[in-house]
Amino acid sequence: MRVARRPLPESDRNRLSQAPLTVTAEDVARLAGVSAGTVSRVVSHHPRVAPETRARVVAAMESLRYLPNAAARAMRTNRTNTIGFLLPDISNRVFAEVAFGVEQVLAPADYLLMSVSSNRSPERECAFFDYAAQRRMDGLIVSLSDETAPAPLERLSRLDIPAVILDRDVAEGSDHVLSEHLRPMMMVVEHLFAHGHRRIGLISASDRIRPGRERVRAYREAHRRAGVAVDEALIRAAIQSEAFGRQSALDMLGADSPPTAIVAAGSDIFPGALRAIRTLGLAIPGAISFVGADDQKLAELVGPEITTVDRDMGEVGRVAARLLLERLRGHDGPQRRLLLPSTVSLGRSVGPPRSPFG
Amino acid sequence: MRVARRPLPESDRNRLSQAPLTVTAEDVARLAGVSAGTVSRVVSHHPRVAPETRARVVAAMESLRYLPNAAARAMRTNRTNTIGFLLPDISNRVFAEVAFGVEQVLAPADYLLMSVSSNRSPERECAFFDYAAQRRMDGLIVSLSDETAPAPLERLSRLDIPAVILDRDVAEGSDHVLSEHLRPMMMVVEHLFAHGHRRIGLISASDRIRPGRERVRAYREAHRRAGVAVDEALIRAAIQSEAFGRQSALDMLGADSPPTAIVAAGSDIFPGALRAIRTLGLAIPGAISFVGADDQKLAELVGPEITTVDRDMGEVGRVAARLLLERLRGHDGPQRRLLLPSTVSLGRSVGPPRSPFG
DNA sequence: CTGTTAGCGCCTTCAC
DNA sequence: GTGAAGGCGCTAACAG
Repeated sequence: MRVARRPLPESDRNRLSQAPLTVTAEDVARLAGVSAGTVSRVVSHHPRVAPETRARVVAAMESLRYLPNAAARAMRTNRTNTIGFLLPDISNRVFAEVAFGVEQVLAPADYLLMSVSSNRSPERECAFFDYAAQRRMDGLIVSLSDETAPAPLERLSRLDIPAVILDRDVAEGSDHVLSEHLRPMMMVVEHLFAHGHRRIGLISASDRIRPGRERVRAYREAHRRAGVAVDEALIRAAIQSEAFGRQSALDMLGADSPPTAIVAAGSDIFPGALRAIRTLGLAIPGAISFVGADDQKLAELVGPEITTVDRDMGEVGRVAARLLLERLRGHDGPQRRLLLPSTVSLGRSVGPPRSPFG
Repeated sequence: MRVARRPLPESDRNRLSQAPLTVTAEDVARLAGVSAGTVSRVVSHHPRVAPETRARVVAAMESLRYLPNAAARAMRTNRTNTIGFLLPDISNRVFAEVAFGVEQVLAPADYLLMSVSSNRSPERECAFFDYAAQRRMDGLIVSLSDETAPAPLERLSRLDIPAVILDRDVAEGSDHVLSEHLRPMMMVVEHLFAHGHRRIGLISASDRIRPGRERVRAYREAHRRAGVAVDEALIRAAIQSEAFGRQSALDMLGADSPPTAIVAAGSDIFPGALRAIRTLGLAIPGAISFVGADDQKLAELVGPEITTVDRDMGEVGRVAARLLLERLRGHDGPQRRLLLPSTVSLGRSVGPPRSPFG
């Protein structure tokens, strides 16, 4: 039945102009005088289509503004061209930069990135993994908020979707992208030692995530090597939030023997601690030496420029996206673990020690 | 055929344990001894299901870890429970906060938010609208990067998906959420006049988007009312980027008769201009008075605290999401335009005028 | 209250 | 190189 080389019968015309809200491959086929199967072949860039046919179909698609229905396609192919990115907090610049890097790699490969914020809730992480399964996402990039919460990991592991895990030490077969924390944090502590500091406050995430754990470890190791005893009151490792950073700094600086330097090791903790120092009216580095982390932009704008531990979060995203793309393209090797470097960038926020209230 | 009340035959058991990678409603139905239709009714919370049946189905779903296939569902219902959020730049905190507000409202209503960054490219905006159409997104929240680009608007208008447009003056039938710019900017300029400034530099977005246009308008109007002539060299309205903010500030401050105050009216322009001032080593407000915008957090951390025009971006997101939800629930009234207030929050960054290099 | 039926729009053999 | 047919998993309409 090839009626369509002739002009459309009146009835069809009307149907078309009444309800083209959803143009189907069938509609395109009719207009081009081919079958829906051929339209599908053109859309999917199937090689064995006559150039002349292809041209006619393309013209019909354009004149009808045909857009293939993603749901129908997903149902047939079990692929959605969608990658999910689970991140703890969408309003944190660090993750936004990762997302940006991921998109740089994924967009040209014609994948759409779907960023979802868990707000650091394991329940929401579980819900995200269920969504990913229901929606048949093709791949995932995952930043978990707590390595010790078993539920999200269990959900993820039975998901059968390739995933890349960011900066977490978890027993998961997925590929991993890790940031370096030990070396730069040791450098920072040694740098402070070199300036004569012996009472250094450390505020960081808890040991439930890799960055927190590694940073505390580096802090202790640097003390051990320097033969300086660790005062446990100077380590506050718990929540990655501005409020925690602020309160911890206030507590430390208000104690009987306050630190002469503070390391605020986290992108939220950094502004929190900085705010505390401002509140107390302490001059940096006159009254207190200060080192931040993970927000180079903030560090450069604040007066004086703050010494920080920094990493290229865009690169983290790009590397993660590349690993994922390889899997999607069929790479089937063993688990990979990539370690990306961090840098210490010197500002003017470290000076000789002096008791904040001396 | 109700074979399933009996234990599954060996062959079925094997099939189940071999390939339950994708459990279907049929599998659940078999285990629960009902039909797939009933499973569907349970999943969709259809009221007329016997409690006892429902319980059996729920048990089967859980034991099989059944998750309905979103694509199949979307194909039947033409709904996806997905809302798209098009934003110019994902690594900009302002939009991240909007996204956060949107999610606060949408998540409880069981919609998933899909945030996609256009990187301020009209082409990518068009591509997003096509994606939205293909994926049958239920609703959109849209922040366009250029009101004068016709293509994205045209694509959007033929989309037949309810949308809420953020802070743009475009002839589109959609609902709008607008921020107040005129009044707060006039207040800022008058505030600077009151301190004795007569040469005030303004750096803002171009008149191709509402915030830029309104802010320039307010600047001129304030001058007119005060009877102060506008020096066109002191208005730089073009790109919403840190680089533009920085360069504009450097240019102005390096000119023969530099301004005595600068208003950096944009969340990217603000840090850019601030960086320029730091580079030149100018004291705020000693050598130059300074007013920022849209990034209260940065304003508070920088020393000294910066006076800013600010707005509650989370509220923008929440309001937009609520308008959209109402449409999704069938509200069919005329277009709505909501104007949300902005505030001027005083810092210590404005003082008496003094030539920067005097 | 529940089973049956008939597609949603597309892709993919299988013929021709 | 292209048409025809079947079915992906689900829901809605219709019987019963």
